[in-house]
Amino acid sequence: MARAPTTSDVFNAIAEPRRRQIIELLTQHKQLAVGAIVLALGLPQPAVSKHLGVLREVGLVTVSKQGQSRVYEVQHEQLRSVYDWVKMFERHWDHQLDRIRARAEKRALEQKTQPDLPGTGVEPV
Amino acid sequence: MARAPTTSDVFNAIAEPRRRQIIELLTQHKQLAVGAIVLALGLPQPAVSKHLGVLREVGLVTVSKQGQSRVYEVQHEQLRSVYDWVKMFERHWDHQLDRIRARAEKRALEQKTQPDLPGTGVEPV
DNA sequence: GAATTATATTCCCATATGGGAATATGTCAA
DNA sequence: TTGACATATTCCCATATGGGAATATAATTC
Repeated sequence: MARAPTTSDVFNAIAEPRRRQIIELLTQHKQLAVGAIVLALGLPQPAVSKHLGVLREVGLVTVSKQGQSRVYEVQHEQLRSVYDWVKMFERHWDHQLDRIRARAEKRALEQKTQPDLPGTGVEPV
Repeated sequence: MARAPTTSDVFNAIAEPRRRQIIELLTQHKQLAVGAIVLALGLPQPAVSKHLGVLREVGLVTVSKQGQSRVYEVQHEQLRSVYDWVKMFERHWDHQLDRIRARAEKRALEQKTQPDLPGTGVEPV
C-alpha cells in the first residue's frame, strides 16, 4: 500500500505545515477569501486552492460564494479527533517532566553537598 | 516539492494510524519488544520495524537492547508540539458547541410554543 | 459580447510512501 | 562453528504528493 492520501483524515490533512498556517490564519480572521490567504502566505494561488481543497475534503473548512470570490471559514470541531488523541497522553509527559525536575533537584542538592570537585573537565549536561 | 517525509516531524509521523496504534500499545505496556508489537498488531515484522524506525527518527520512541530483542518505549513529551497546536483551538470548538446547543434549545422552545403545526411534511433536522 | 478579476483544475515531475518478499545483521545456545 | 531466533535493511511497486506552469471556469464590469 502507498501512503494514505492527505484527504483521508484530519491527521493527514494537518501534517502539512502550510495547511496548519491556513487554519491559523482563518482562526484569526474568522473569514477570508482565497486571495487574502494567497497574500498572507505568499504562495502561488493554485497551491493555496489545492490546500484549501484538501482542508475542505476533510471538513476542516467550509466555503461560501460571495460575489466572485469564495470565502473560507474554519470548522474547529474537526480538530477534536486529534485533540482527543494527544490528550490521552497529557499526564504521561507531565510525569516525565516531574521526573526530569526531580533529577534536576537531586543534582542541585549534590552540587551543594560536594561543590566544585575537580573532575574530568567534562561538565554534566 | 513532494510531500514531506514521514520522518520530517511528529505531525507527519503520527498521520499513519498504525504508528498511532504502536504509541498506544507502548503507552499501555510501558515497554515492548518488537515481537510483542508484531503479535499485537498482526502486521508483518518488517512493517513494524519500519514504523518503529520512523517513530525513532522523530524521537517518539527510544530503543534499548535486551538480549537479542530490542525493547521500545514511548517518549510522550514529543507529542507536546501537536498538543500545543490543537489546544490553541480548544475554546473555538467549545464555542461552536455552545452555539449548537443554543440553537437546539431555541428550537425546543419553539416546539413548545407552537406545537404540531401542519407543515410541509418535511421534518427539520 | 469582451475584458477583467477571482478561483479551481489539469498536466507535469521529483520524491516518498507502506507493505510484500527476500535477505542481512546481531545475539544467544549447544 | 553451527543453528535458531529477533530484528533491521534492501529492493520492489502502485499510489500519492506539493508545487510549477498553463489553462479552465465563473462572476463582474464595461
